Amino acid sequence: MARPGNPKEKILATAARLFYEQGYNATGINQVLEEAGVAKASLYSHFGSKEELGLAYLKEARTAWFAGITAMVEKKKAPVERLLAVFDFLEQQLPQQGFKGCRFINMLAETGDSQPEMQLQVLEHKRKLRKYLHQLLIAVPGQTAAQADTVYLLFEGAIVESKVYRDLWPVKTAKKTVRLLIGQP
Amino acid sequence: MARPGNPKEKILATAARLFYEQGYNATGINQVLEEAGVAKASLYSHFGSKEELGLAYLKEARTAWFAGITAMVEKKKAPVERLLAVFDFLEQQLPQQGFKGCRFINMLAETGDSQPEMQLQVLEHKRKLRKYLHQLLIAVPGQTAAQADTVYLLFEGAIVESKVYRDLWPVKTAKKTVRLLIGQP
DNA sequence: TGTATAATAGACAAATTTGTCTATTATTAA
DNA sequence: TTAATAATAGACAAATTTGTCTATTATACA
Repeated sequence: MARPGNPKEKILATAARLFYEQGYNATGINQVLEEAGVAKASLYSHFGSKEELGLAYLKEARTAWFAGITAMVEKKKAPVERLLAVFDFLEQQLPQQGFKGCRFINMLAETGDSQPEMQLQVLEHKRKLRKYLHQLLIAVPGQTAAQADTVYLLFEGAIVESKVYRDLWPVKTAKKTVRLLIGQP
Repeated sequence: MARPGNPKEKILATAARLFYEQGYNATGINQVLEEAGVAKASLYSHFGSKEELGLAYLKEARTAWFAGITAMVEKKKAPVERLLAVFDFLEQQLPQQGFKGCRFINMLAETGDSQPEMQLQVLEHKRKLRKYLHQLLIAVPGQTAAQADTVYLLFEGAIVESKVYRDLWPVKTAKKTVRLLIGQP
């Protein structure tokens, strides 16, 4: 069960996988430790508590997620193509077995008002995404900020619904609508 | 702690409240029983297991939710107003303290592939909603089914994001976009 | 080499989880 | 009234939860 990397990395990587696959509340510390092949004391010395581990998971997930989407966007040069590439990113994610939707939305559904730091992490992730989409939109000649939030809502709807239906149609529909909105044939 | 109704109703009503407020996994059977003021054996004789109770919760939630949204829609006569009224329904829900987004999306985030019946309940709810919005749209003179899924995605995005931001702006934006899509001034 | 640090295994605690079972008390219907 | 049914309280089980603590072994550094 030993995995590459030092104990801290092994714990975080295993927790990230299990929190996403099974959910945060449905995943016990013991399973994380067992699958990571790491001692319990290592977890508590590095993270302090399960909640701190959950927060570290969200922080790392944000970094990784934006790295992925920007990599997809930066393949394109034309502003229109760059904007539309965000949906290609979703299209690429979905067919992967074990797709479970957005890590942040999932965490928000599990953690109530008793874990405000979790909620804040989710909010910050979504704010950053909203801002990013806004920037991609206004870089398109002739486009203003007017439709930015619509693009954002379509993107979010596409993530959530592609999970519900386990199908790409929401992503394709959202992309088509955005193309239409910005007057692209 | 006793509540009106027979034990079965009391259990379901209390479970519905707690599952929504705290989440399904975060809510223990014992808390439900305590707050419902009902004996444990009553729960197991009426529902059989926690999962069955969860399924009963989703089924009742679907009925109640559609009763609420159709009541809002049926206040209006003009097809355009009827379509837009679905966003008024969301606007009405959100300011209620304790708004936690969509019960079905939340449950989907908590239950993995190990509970396929839960996932099916969610899927059926969303399929019904998608169909309903489709009908409301094509009832508008000059509208075809072409934009139906876009309306659906905007609606879903509005629910999820109004929870994230704890604000009505996603609902207002979605409504405005739909009005624009159907060429309404 | 010697020493501080890191990591390990695993026992342990205290609480909580779902679910079962028994024995008693209400309620309802014939 | 009698008898079947429904509901109750609560003990109990077996597993699991997060977190702590001890004692031992590796590792890294001076």
